[in-house]
Amino acid sequence: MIDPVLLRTNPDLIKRSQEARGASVAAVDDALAADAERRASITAFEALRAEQNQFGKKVAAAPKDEKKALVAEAQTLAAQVKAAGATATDAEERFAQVVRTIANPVIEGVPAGGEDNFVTLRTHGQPREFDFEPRDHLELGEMLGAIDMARGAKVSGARFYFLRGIGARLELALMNMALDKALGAGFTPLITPTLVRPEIMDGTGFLGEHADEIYYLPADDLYLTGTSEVALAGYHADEILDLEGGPLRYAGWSTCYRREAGSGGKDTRGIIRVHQFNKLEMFTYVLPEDAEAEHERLVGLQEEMLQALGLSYRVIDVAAGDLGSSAARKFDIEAWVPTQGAYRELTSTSNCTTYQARRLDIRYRTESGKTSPVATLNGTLATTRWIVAILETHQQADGSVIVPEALRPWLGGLERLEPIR
RNA sequence: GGAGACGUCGCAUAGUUCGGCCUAGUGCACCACCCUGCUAAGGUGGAGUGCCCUUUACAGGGCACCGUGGGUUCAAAUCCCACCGUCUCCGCCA
Repeated sequence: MIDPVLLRTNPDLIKRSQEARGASVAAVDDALAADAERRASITAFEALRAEQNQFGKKVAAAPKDEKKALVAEAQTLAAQVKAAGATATDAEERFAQVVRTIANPVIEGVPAGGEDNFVTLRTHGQPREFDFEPRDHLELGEMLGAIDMARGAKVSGARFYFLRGIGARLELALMNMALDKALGAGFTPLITPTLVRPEIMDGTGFLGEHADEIYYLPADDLYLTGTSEVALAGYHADEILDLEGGPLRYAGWSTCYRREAGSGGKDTRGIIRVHQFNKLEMFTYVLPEDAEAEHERLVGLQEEMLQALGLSYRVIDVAAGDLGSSAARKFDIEAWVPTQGAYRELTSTSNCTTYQARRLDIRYRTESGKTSPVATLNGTLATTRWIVAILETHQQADGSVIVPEALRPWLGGLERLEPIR
């Protein structure tokens, strides 16, 4: 949720942000009007309610024979209070409804526009040149006995798969490597629930534009999370945090579930885009003034991982229109996928500033003793998809794959993945 | 799945019988000050969260909050309903 005080004091800033995102500018004026109406109706209600409270004391203190007349009088007052209360509640709901459609104001410098308007901040490494015809990750995965799409489809349907043998080990190795990276950087590991209540899913901002991307279990009124970010953000919901000793940093491991509703026909081959995968996610609760520095820190850790794995990549500053409602800025790192001749997203890190924390009611105590929302950030440190770039980048002519040195400790020192057929 | 108990201001508790004297009492912990010659005790005061109004600010006033949401009533921590959570026992599964 946006800051209602900012809405009142600087609506133009929010309008500029909406404009950059290609979102509704009119919503800002609607929200302002709804806010004025809300406050007026609250004031009216509270005045009546105060009167009723006073009257109630009079009734309680009155002698028996006078009570009956006083009660009759109080009844008309009670009716007025009830009506005013209903008006106030309606006005609050209208305001809440409008205000939740407004996205987090983007940070200064975020490129305006849509998906294609990103800015490349830097690139690392060169796309690998091959002196043979490179195989794509699925062909390699099948030769290695690592990926089984056909049986995935038999058991669960399209976009499901089995990781088998070295494939299964590769994923676990990646997760463990990422976990150790996070531990070294002071993160606390968490294995999170993947089913969450509606208010948590809503609080993280995923029930808006992403609603049809999410698996829902009506019998239990629970949502399957598409990232452990949801549980990690909910972890401290309704709490006042002590950030005196620095940010709270968590590394969450979980399986992620996505319906991929809008992506029919896209990336249908292999494990690029699937309904279920694993991810190690970083999540930080930090003072708002430190959020941008923390964001750089997260993207730095991601780059260290990708570099250690010998991947070529670019870091992009995602354009405003492609941010999602909670993020004020987002850096994606895209690794080179040889057989696609393209950079594909392997990580994403978002600075949600105070937007998510405000919805989930996560605060800290300021020096003056007041409470104020914290900032939250998240970022990927490893996912199943990384296997795609690793296999394709390090493949050899015979179909074997050289294991990046940094990954070997988690594979018992294994240096090369050999085809089994 | 069945039966039952419980959920109160940081923690622990009182209050729910019988609705109004609860702007929720007490203890511990906490903060400030006072007193005291001794690693402590005593005294006084303060202290929760959200929102609304007035104000440049300091501050002041008001409303709401007793797990959550509804309901009854002039009036709800207290009565009724639903939900959530915790605990105990039984059953079932591993």
